[in-house]
Amino acid sequence: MTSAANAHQVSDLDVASRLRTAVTRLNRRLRQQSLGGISPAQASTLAITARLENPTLGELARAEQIQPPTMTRLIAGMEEAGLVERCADDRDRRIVRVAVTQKGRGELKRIRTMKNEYLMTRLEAMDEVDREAASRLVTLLERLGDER
Amino acid sequence: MTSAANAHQVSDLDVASRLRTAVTRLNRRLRQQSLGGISPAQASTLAITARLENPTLGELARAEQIQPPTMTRLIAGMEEAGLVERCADDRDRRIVRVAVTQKGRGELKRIRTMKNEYLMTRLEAMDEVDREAASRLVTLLERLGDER
DNA sequence: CATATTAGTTAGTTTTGCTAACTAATGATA
DNA sequence: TATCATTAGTTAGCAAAACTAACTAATATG
Repeated sequence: MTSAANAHQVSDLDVASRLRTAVTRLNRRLRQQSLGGISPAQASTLAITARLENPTLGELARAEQIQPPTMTRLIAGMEEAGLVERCADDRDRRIVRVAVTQKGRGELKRIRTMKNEYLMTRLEAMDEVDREAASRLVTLLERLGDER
Repeated sequence: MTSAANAHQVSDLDVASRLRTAVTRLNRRLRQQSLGGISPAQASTLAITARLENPTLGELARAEQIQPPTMTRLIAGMEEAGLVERCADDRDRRIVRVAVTQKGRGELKRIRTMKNEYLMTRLEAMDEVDREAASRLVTLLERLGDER
């Protein structure tokens, strides 16, 4: 391999490694954002619950990529906090459906800005080119994380 | 506010929101990768310790963006596992320097592939995304997490 | 009808983060 | 130089968020 080719070559391992590190650190940052009584996992689950409209517990677990027991406990805490309600399914009595309460909807609205504050600030500070790139970055990350 | 400026703000919020969600999920995915006895935080700390060469505990905490007490405990566990050693600093006796042991170096080599397997596979499958473009996007992600 | 599968829960553990409060060492200054 | 402030790291205690293993209850299948 010529040195020119070598210099230009970006190895997958290299990109993967940096990507992993960057995701880990940014995730730490984002989790530190205080949401006034609502934990990061709760906030995330609340949002996906609202978007899916009466999802089952299993659907929520799959969507959030966590195991069912973890979702059970998460929902238990959220129900206790009055953010969501468990409802029985008519057809299949094994199934637990989750609905966002009025209070949950209010909280959802309240925290939306807070959750995204850190990233918003940084995006706003960027020029047009970087924002464009950020949009492509999101698409890439979504594909990498959502696949199977 | 002009409608153009308004459109921008909406778009930033949208990108921010999707980015946050994508990072959270991808992070969960990456943490699930089994590393045979070494936890994700340990793996990450081991790598940065090797790269910085005899960093102080505080330097490690800053690099990993966690608080000093968390790093103290992490290093304690890693020392117990024989991956690193604490050494005193000659000049300043408050300072604890951390060195990777022979075993730590071996483990580092062993897990490098495993850590990045998930992302590697997916990046390789995306042949329409060229490596340099991906690399630039990762740089942007690094900026989003490391700034300030 | 018996058995297998599926949905969710319970229980217990681990990892990883935090803050508050502490010790020990160093630096600055009156 | 004695005192006070700052810095580095630790200890203790807490909480969130994830896991697996083992369970119950309901449904589907052969």
